[in-house]
Amino acid sequence: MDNGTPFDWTQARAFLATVEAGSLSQAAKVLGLTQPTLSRQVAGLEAALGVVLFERVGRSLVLTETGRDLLDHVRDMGAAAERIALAAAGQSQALEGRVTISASDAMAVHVLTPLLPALQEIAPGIEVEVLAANRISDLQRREADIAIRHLRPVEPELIGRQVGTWRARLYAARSYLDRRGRPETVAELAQHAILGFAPVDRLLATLVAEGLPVTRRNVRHMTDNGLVLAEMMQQGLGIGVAPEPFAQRIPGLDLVLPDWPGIPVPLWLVAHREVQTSRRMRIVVDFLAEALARI
Amino acid sequence: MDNGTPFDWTQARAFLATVEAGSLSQAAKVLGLTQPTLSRQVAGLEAALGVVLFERVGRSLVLTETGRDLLDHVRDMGAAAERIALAAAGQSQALEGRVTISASDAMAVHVLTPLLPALQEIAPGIEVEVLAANRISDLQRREADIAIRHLRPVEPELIGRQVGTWRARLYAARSYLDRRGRPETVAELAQHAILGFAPVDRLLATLVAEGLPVTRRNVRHMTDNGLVLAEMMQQGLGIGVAPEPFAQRIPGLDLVLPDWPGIPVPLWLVAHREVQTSRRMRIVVDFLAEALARI
DNA sequence: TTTCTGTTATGCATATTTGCATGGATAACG
DNA sequence: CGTTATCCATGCAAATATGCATAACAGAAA
Repeated sequence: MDNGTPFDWTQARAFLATVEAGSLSQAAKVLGLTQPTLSRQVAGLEAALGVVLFERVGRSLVLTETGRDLLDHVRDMGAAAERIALAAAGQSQALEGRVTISASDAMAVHVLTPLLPALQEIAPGIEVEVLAANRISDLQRREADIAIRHLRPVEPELIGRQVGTWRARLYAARSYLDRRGRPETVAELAQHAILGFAPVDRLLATLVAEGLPVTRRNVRHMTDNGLVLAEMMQQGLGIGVAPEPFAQRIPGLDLVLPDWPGIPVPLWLVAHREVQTSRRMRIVVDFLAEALARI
Repeated sequence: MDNGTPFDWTQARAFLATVEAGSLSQAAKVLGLTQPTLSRQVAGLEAALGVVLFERVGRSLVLTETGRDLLDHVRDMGAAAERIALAAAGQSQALEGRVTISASDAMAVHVLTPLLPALQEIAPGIEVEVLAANRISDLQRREADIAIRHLRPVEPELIGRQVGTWRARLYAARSYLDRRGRPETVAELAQHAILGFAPVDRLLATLVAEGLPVTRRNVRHMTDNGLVLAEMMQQGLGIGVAPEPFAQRIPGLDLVLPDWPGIPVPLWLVAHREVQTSRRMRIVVDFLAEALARI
């Protein structure tokens, strides 16, 4: 019913989480609550607003027309809440606290993690969470505070600084080269197995643009995971494209076609504009910038 | 501290209310909570975000720089919450529930309240709250659901329908007219005491535009309250300007200068676009529109 | 059909939050 | 300079919300 008292904002968050997660149970996991609690909070919101938000059909909930109408505004509320958290993170001048860094899996394993002891030394109060994901994390929604990427960020809210440029070159295991021969010219690559890093089409386009005579037929094995790619190379499944710093850390790989210049891979350190003002974030960003430039 | 868990939205509302009310104590009244609760919720938000929002200086709180930075986003959250309540009110198809109607004090006493029995008859489940205030209620923030005004609403979100035009004319108590004489021409008004309805300047401007020879010197008594104005007229303090339907309900008043045509006072019924879709609101609006047109 | 998985709703013991009462402190005022 | 009014913080009992366990149910798979 509609009494004078406005509704409980916690219930609005419960509603939003339920819609976004698709069910009360999953929303409960996201929010760190339990399904009965969410059930009651959503029911409470319905009572407070005097409307029916979900149709309880069978095993799951489906939004009613009314629920859909309200959803836009609830999303606005959620977006504002995210901005609050983001701005607060930027304002926080405490040196203790968590910093989440996202990077590709290979980057996380081969570069980021080895740097953590030194960071721990500099700032013992900072807890670091490493988010190893190849998809680009959403810094705006604060899935991560800082990201290591290979592209300049396009969003105006994100600040990026280029901290270096790596070169991706061709590598293969000795076992593969012994079996299939060691290519001496770029043209010979047409006869070789290329290990693909997803998305394959983009990889091929890049290689062709660099003058390598490879097509989709050269690609027998592919993956979206840099560590799997490394393992494929070690297993002698073909010739892979990898940035030098990665390849040097993988034992048993030989550089193929040393005269080929390779593909430049820019290295960007990206953070949301708001969080840049945080002392904690600054320390981590500065540390990473310096460390990555030295690699 | 900055742990992974996002903050409690209830705490954000506590913060917003505290800023808008100016103190924890007053915010508690607004939210229907107590000061200690607000105190702890705000402290909890500060802890959750890892920032200091208020400087506890002396007896009161002042926003810190950080607090001011976050405030914009918190206001956004609050605005979204208001839109949720508004849209929900519009979606509610229940015939039970509260409808808040705002009107000027005189309108509330002389027109609105006498209509309530008939409305009760038509829709027994509807609770009506009458907001008698001369300042224009903020329908966007849902201080009221429906407003009776004398102006067409300019905000595009508000829908208004003109339900009639009253004429405001000159009235005075017999005691006054016996003492000071009964003016027969407009020109004689210059020698009479005019009772002012605040803001006086606007009233005078209107009267002068209608050809009445009155200045600020004619106004000895003034008020911002229509009921007080009526009492002034009854006490014989001067000649007042009042809409016919009001004056007719006030005993002991005589119409002055019956030939003067009076000032047209348009009558508007205004509601927010969103709430117009509510069955409950529609019933009340339709009832009022018909009843007001008949007066 | 039966089983299994994933869903929401409800009873009950437990945690947490809230309100009341109080203390301490500050600014305004006579 | 004392008095008063107003404000915020904290201890403690009561009210409230939460989590656990469980029931009921629907759909997919065996």
